[in-house]
Amino acid sequence: MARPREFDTTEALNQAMQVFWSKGYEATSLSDLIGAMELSKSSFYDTFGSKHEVFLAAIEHYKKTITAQVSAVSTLDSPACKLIESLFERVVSRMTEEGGQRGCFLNNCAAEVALHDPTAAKLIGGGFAIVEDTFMALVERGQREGEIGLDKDPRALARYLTSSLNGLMVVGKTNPDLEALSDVARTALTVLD
Amino acid sequence: MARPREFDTTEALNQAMQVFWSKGYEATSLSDLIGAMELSKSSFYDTFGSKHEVFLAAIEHYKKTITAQVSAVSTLDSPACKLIESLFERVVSRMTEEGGQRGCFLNNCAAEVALHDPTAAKLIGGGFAIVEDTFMALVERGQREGEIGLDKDPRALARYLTSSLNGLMVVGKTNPDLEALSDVARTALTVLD
DNA sequence: ATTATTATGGACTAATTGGTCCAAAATGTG
DNA sequence: CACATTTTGGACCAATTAGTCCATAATAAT
Repeated sequence: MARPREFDTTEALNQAMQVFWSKGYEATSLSDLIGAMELSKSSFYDTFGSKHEVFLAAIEHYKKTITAQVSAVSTLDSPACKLIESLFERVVSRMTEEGGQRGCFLNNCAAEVALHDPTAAKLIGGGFAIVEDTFMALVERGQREGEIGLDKDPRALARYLTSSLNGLMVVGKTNPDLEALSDVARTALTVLD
Repeated sequence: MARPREFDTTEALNQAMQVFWSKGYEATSLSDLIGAMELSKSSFYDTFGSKHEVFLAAIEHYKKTITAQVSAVSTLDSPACKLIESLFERVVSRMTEEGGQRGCFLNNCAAEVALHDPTAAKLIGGGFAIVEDTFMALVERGQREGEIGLDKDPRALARYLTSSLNGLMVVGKTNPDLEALSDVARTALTVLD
């Protein structure tokens, strides 16, 4: 009753995540899922339990991917401000490119399910915390290296940057305009000066 | 086949909006809607056509309410910066109060349906534009009255403020913490100095 | 009171939902 | 080859979905 030995659970979760990301939780049907994950209905329920459990697992999977990405960025030894800047730039360019309007998976999930799904809400909040912590580490590094004033509160700044990045992706969903989003990013980053 | 003479269409749309706001589009069923709107299924379809049409109408209704609110604020003759500030404060306190985690209706809609519902996306974008225009008018007033430096681009600032406000509401959904959101708001508003 | 209009309950679709179950097929393993 | 373990397709389920339709009921106008 278990999955076949060569079956890649991680890849299946990745596919599930993609579907949830594109269609949202409610709009994703079981057939969508088993289609994308390439397994039978029986195996689906056997391995993952239920649609909701796969959803939660997909959120966790997303968190793993951003953790990886984000730690890759922050280990670079460019100046901290440059790294923060390039993070914003990356988001702007992704949002404005063809078909890049899915935004942030956590963000979408927060909007759709947070209010009625406390379990998911907790996972999502944890995801935001990862981003926030990364920003905070970068800010502190920037302070140590003299780029960012010591008068600034790193935690507050990190919270602000996390929020800003999310705002960018929300407005980008309905108005993926390079100039508009660049305005937002540029202005947002002035607080670092 | 039309609605009864005393029937309040606006109020019905308001109720529909509340349901969509709380549950999201997909998770809202027809019975939810006719329950909240207090009309029969037949009248529902007769008057409004379909679930989707009511959804679009609900978005329009929301835009009307924010237009009203926002124009009420900006006609006050307090200093422009104070008005912007109090707008952010209001959002922070709403997000942190018991049961205030619904966030912004447009924001939620953008996240859930924008990608697959271009019609809705356009309406939502229009809603963001209302907010943006209000902010821009306030910024320009602030510049005229000498509170805000003339070196700043009002459009860019307005875009930024709109985005910031949305970011605030996204992260507030999973972490409705007064201190955290105040950090965000306070930091965001430093760009006005 | 009669008539015309308007609204409603509820029966009715057809499709889809998430989920269960099992007999058959595929896959090791000895 | 035989045996046990896995995996699967697909039948099946009950509930729910959005949406249609009509005969009845309420209302308004004359």
